[in-house]
Amino acid sequence: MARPREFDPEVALDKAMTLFWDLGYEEASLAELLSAMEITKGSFYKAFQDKHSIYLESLDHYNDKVISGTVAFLSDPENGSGAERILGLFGKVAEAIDHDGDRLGCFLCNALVDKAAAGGEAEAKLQAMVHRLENAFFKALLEDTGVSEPTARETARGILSAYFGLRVLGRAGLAKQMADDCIRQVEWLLKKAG
Amino acid sequence: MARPREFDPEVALDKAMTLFWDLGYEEASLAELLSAMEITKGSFYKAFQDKHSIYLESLDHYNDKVISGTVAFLSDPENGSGAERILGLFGKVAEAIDHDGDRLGCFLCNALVDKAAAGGEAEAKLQAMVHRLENAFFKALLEDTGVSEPTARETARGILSAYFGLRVLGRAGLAKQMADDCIRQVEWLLKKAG
DNA sequence: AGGGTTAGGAACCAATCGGTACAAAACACA
DNA sequence: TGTGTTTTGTACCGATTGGTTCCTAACCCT
Repeated sequence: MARPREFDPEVALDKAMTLFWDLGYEEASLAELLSAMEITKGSFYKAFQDKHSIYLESLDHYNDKVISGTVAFLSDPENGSGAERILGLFGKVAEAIDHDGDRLGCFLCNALVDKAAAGGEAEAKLQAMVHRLENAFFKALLEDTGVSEPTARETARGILSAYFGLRVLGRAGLAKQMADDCIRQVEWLLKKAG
Repeated sequence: MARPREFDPEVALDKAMTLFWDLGYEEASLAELLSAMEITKGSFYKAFQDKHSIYLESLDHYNDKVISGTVAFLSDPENGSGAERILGLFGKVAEAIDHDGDRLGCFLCNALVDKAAAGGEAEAKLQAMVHRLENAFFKALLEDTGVSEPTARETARGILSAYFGLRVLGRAGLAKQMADDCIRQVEWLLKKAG
C-alpha cells in the first residue's frame, strides 16, 4: 500500500551501534552515522526519531545482542563448571585482544564512562546491563560446590570490576602485554571462592 | 614593561583539567572551558595554543598532580607495608565514593576510553601514566617479604585492572553498593601474593 | 492504469563549533 | 607624562552541528 523501505532497520541499527561503540555519543556525528548506516537523512529521521533515540536503541541492541550472549555463555553448563565458564569468558576476551587488539573495548564499559550517557534513560539502561553481568557471574559461582551466597556475591563484583578494568586496558592498547597477568588474578579469585 | 596577565595560568589549567575530566574532550566545548577558567577567548589563545594543546597540558597536569601523588603514597613506607599501602589507596577511593559518589572517576581511566585521545601524543602520555601506576604497585608489592618479581608483576597488573574497574563503576554511580566487595577481592590478591 | 501512502533525497535552517583579527586597555619604563 | 609592549575583550569567520521541510520516487491495492 506504500513504498517499501530499501534498507533493513536492524542492520542499520547495528551499524549505528558499532559507531557509537567506537566513537562514543558526541564524537559520532550524524554525518558519520548516515555514512555508516548507508542511508540518507530523510530515511534516518523517519525510521529513528533523532540521534539520542537511536543511541538509546543502540544500548538496547547491545543488551540484546552482546550482553545476552555473554550471559548465555556464563549460564550454559555445556561450557563447564561455573568457574570454568567465567574463565572461558575471560579467555574469549584475551582471544579478541590477541587477534585485533580489542581497541573497541566493551560498549557497556565505554558508555559507562561517556558523560553523554550520564543521567536519564541511558544511565538506567547501563546500570541494568551491569547488574545482568553481575548476576550472571554470581549465579555461575553459586553453582559450584561449596560457594556460599555472600562469597559468590562479593566475588562476582570483584570479577566484574576486573572485567571492566581489562576492557579499559584493551581500549587503551595495553592489554596485549597485560591480559594474561590480569586473567591469572581472576583465576586466583575463583580458586579462593570455590 | 607591559600589561600583566590578570589570571593565574596554573589555576586556569587546573579548571580546564577538571572540565575535561568531567566531560571528556569533545563534550567540553570551548565556551564551557572559557567559562570554567574565567577568562576570555583572547587570553585563552594567547596563553594556550588551542583546545587540543590545553588538553595535552591537562594530561600532564594530571600526571604531575594526581598520579604523582598516588605514586608517592604507594611509595611512602610511612603508610605501612607494600600491601597496606595498596589497600590504603583503595581505601581512599572508597572514601571518595562514600563522600560524593565519585562520579568524576579517574581522569586517566576516563581518557583511556575517550576516543578523542586515541592515537598520537595523548595516547603516549596516557600509556606512560598507566605504566607509572603499574610500577608503583609493582614496587610496593616487591618490598614485602617473600614476593618474587614475577608474582609482583602479575599481581600489580591484576590490581591495576581492578583499580580501573572500580573507577568505572564509580563513574557509573554503582560503586556505592559494590566498592567494599571489590576491595575485599583486592585484599585476597594481596594475601596470596605475600 | 490510477490513486493512496510511504520512503528517499536534497535544500535549507538556526545554532554552535573552534579559531582569528584587531582595537582598546593596562601596565613598566623612560 | 608619554611610549612601547603585552593582555584583554569583542566582533567576526567559515565549517559543521543536529534537525526540518518538502518535493519526488516507488510501491500496493483497487
